[in-house]
Amino acid sequence: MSADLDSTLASAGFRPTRQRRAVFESLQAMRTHPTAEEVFSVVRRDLPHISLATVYKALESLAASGLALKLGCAEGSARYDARVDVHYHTRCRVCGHVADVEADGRILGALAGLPVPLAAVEQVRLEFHGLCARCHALGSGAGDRRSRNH
Amino acid sequence: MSADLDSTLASAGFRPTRQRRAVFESLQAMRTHPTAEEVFSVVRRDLPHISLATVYKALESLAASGLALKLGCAEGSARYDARVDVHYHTRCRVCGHVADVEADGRILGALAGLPVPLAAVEQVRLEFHGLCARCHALGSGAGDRRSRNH
DNA sequence: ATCCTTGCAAAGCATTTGCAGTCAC
DNA sequence: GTGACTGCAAATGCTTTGCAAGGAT
Repeated sequence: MSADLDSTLASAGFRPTRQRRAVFESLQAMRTHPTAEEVFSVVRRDLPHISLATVYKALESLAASGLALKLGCAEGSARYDARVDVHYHTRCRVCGHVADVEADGRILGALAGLPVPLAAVEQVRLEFHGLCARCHALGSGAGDRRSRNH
Repeated sequence: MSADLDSTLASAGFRPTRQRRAVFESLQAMRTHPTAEEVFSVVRRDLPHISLATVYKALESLAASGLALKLGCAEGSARYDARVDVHYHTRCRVCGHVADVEADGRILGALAGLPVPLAAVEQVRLEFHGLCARCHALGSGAGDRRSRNH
């Protein structure tokens, strides 16, 4: 796997440094759509001297080269995703938790048929916002305010 | 319209102050999905003494009450939209321009049928990322880098 | 009179940048 | 050896906050 990882990085035009490898590897291992800070704290376990700026740079280049997805910011910081196949996301308004939604034929068909005012569509981003099961259960019933946990 | 505007603001639980009215009015008049800064500079023509913080607060409360949409940030700052009926957006990777996409039956049907891991869906956000016609024409052919102009 | 809002300035974050030293090729 | 990459610290840019003064009910 490490060898593959290096060649993946290399063919994307990067020098496979320890830092980039660790960032990429950690991101792939995390299914939580982590923020840069979260990736940082995981990578740090292997490379205690890595700097947050390096993590930002690495994530940015991974996203730019298509090896990762940068999920636009909301509630503060951007989140990253190493799953680059077609899929969508849910986002809980209260806790910020992001989960995956699988694409299906109907959606793909409907999206493909929609006339959009762009000369070239490079990515379709579909997000469902609302309350995750946990926050829905906790916030009994109606109006609830934001928290920052989980 | 002003009377309507005031009662709309009032029924959303706000005191209809000159500032809020101006922000709401300006946002409704703009079809450009402006940033807070852009709203600020327009509102300023009527209320030269309004502060940027007030504009932020007004936009935030409009978004919270459902009178406006806050389009998550990308390329820097958040953008706001006074159109709150169901519709979607395109975003140009190069110039950042945002345009509207109308919803149609197929999309609505496909979205409604998708099983999402949320207890309550409050909003569906669909964004097409790519190149607008202008940037596609300018950036002749392939790779192009970001700029910040319109 | 009371409580919401404003405006200002200062603070807070997430993210980026400049640069000298380091590493991969 | 050369150019890319790292780490640090400082800078940047958007947004929020604290607070005294002003305005709406």
